[in-house]
Amino acid sequence: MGEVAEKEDRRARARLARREQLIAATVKCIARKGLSSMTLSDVASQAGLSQGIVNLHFDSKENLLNETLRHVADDYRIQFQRALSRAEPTPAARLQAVLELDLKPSVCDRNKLAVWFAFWGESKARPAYRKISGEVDQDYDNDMKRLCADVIEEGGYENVTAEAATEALTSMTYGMWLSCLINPQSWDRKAAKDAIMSYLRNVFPDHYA
Amino acid sequence: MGEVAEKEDRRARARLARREQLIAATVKCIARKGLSSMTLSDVASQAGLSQGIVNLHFDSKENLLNETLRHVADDYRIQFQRALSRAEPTPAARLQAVLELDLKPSVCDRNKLAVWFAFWGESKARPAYRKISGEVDQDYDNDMKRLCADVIEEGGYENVTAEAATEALTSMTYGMWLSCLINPQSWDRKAAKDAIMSYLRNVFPDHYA
DNA sequence: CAGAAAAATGAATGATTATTCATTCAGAAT
DNA sequence: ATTCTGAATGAATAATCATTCATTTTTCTG
Repeated sequence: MGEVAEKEDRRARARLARREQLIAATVKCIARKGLSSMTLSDVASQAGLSQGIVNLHFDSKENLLNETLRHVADDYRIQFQRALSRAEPTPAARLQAVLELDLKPSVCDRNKLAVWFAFWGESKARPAYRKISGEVDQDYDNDMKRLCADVIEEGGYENVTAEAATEALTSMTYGMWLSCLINPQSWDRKAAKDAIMSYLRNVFPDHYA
Repeated sequence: MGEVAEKEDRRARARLARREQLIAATVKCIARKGLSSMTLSDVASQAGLSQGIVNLHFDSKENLLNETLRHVADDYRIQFQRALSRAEPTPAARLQAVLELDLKPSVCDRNKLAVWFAFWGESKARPAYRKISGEVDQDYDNDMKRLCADVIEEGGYENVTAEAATEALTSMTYGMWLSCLINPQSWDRKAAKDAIMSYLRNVFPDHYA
């Protein structure tokens, strides 16, 4: 690699780092003030930088928000894939791994959840948001459906369909995220996990007894 | 009742009607544009009235939003009580009635859901919102817990605690609302109901077989 | 019907805030 | 050391929007 290329690399890396810094500041601001009262000044000062900085790096507020949502979505996708690949390679273990991930502090974190819900709350109004979060939702749903179908086939369960189990589990997860976001003091990670495990034990007794 | 009082009544009723008209317009605007880009002009023209009308009736935008959330919350509370009182007076039937209500079009309606999620998305930032929606959430949770506990006691179930069942069912409901809001085309009311009923059959087999 | 009171209007105001841009700064190239 | 380049600043600008208020319209009263 030539020196010129290396310099350009360094520039590019610094640029990227600044963008991520601004996105992190945006996440904090959305959590603190909500989408509707968050201003670009808030973001700049949260990042310890000056007024014009966001437009310099992101051109517009709209674009900053899109990139922020994309960043949070990618972050989740990566954790999801990692959880899947680290789990024992049985459908039951993989299913459990995904459900546990969704309650881990690295996912079930009030700042990140605030971002998800802020955008979900506006998704009807903004196709761009719907597109970004829709991709993650879609993949998540497909993977869950396959895992549930595999568990059901393996156990020969006739008490539930893959669709019903998927619907129940994904809905529960979303609902728990909401509780975590809006009732932080009373919400209890362990109780949430118990509820999920109780479901699994009742519906797939041979796998989670 | 004297004529004066009657007249004042008429005035008061007209005033109330206009306020409700404006709240209805606000709900539509929140659903269409999201909390963050909804303006008072939008609300006024959605209602077919003029610029200054909102401040005339609600003093401020902030107040309009609070009243709107309160209205949606009261609407839910009323439907909830009605569903409870109409159901057969057994815990199992009452529990099912509540869960079915939550999927009925009169509750699971994209406009109303958009309002709930818009405010939930901002609740961390705005204590006023948290207070209003918190009351409903709290009551809901308490009622569900009692119903689950009664069903469990009646059936002598030992496979699940009232807490876990409540957590599972309320979370599922919230999650289904979210799906209904953000995936309107693929979301399916009947599949959601199936998932809930499947849960009930598996966990409380003697009651929902 | 006249006049008073209330409701509604919509143009004007003021505050907020996204965006622009002339200027400064830091560091790389020559 | 000097010049050049891209990054960053922050004051100025422009747009948006909540709010106000003088005026008009509607409704009620005697």
